[in-house]
Amino acid sequence: HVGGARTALFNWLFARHTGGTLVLRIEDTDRERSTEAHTQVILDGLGWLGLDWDEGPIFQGTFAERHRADALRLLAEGKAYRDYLTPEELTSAREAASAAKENFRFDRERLALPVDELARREAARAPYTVRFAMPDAEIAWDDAVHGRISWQGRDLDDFIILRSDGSAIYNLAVVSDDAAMAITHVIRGDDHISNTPKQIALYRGLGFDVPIFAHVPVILGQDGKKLSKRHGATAIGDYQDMGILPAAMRNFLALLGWSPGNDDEILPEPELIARFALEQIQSKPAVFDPTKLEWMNGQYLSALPADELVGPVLRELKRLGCTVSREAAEPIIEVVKARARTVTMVAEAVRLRLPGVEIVRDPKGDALTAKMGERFSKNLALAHENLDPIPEEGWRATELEHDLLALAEARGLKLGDLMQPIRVALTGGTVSEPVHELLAVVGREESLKRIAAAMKD
RNA sequence: GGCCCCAUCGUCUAUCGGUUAGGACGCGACCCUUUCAAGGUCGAGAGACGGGUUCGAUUCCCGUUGGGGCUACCA
Repeated sequence: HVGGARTALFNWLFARHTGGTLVLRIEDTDRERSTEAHTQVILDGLGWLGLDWDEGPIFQGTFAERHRADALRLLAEGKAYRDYLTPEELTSAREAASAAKENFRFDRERLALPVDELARREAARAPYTVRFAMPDAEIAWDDAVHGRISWQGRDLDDFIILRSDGSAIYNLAVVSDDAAMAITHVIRGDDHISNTPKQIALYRGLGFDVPIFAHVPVILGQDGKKLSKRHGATAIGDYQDMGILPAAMRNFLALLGWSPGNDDEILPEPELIARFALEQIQSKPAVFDPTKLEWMNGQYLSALPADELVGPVLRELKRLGCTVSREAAEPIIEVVKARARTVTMVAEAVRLRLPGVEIVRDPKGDALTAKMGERFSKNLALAHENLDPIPEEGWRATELEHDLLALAEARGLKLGDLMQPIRVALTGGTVSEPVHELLAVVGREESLKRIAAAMKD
């Protein structure tokens, strides 16, 4: 989704800026929830965004043995202990605490089993989890985006590091892997801040170097709540489908929570890489604004040469069930792209300018015909009458413009009253490139046909 | 509830103690003697509140309020 994509982008920009090595690690320690389809979505999203990595994808599950060994070492060194409490006992302890309006926190003294009971369960080889013995000390770090963050060990649980089936929990797996992979910088979502002190305690307990952390704030929906499904398009594939260009998406996402430090907004990839810095990441959450994304996409669209746009547009056209040649599409794209905000809009505009397409009038087109009444078909007839004699060779934008201007002047017509009906006849709507260009792009025969058809309305 | 994070126009942001608080999206007006969702010009629009520190606070400190996150044998 969008938040994950931005986090990935920040990691990528940081790695490329510093010349570091970007590692893609799929954290799949929860075997029930992670599926191949899941990771494929992630890989597709990164690929579309144009983000690559230097190592991986590495699947965390591969290293289950090492995770376990690290946990066992903690156990052997007395920094962790076995907990024979059953899930049921734990839940009831939790419920009792909440009934008494107390804060529940796993307390190794209070929840300790009586010695004989402990001995009994040990002897019976009862299942147990392994808990990390959280030291009662301050745990602090200098976060690259938030500055110093500090926690008290006593506010933290003796959290589980090994499940009763012997598998490692996320927090341990991450620390074990970070050390094994010599990770220097961890750039991740804000929602991991509360995991960080636990992980730091683990790094220390295991004798590992603690990496530098940068916690980037979450992305919010328009209502100020964390961006989620109910906000509509949140998957990055959704934006691909909407006709957003990867470059525009990158640029937009980069600016969501990060700033180059001045007013620059259109920042192509090399610029993004050159200027990216963790220190410029905003510490407050940002609201995702789809309208601004579309604006930015429009900027990229207008700046992109038609021949580079033709590929994506043709793909979109194909999806609409419409096959066109590059040669036919390119000149249309050229004339239409400045006004569009998405590839989808460009494709639709191209389709509308192809021969034999049924023209359906949109609400604004309808409003115009209603407003003009009789004059609508009258002016169309006039246009047809004057356009019809123009030979194929003369059917070019500059000549057409000249002819139309002359016609309007000769008849004392306001330009809009002559042009706008033609535009509606040709596209069904009231928005397009200048009418003479539109006529040229649609072509003589098709244009005259559409005008004639609209005259009857 | 506890712990942690956060707070400049509606939104994204600039400002690293001294500015008429700047830009962008969106919005409004006007211009481009042809529409426009293109382009141009202009306009409305912000430092949550209360205390300090300081010659001077949007900026530093504390509190209040308001948001958000975490509080699992999830990641």
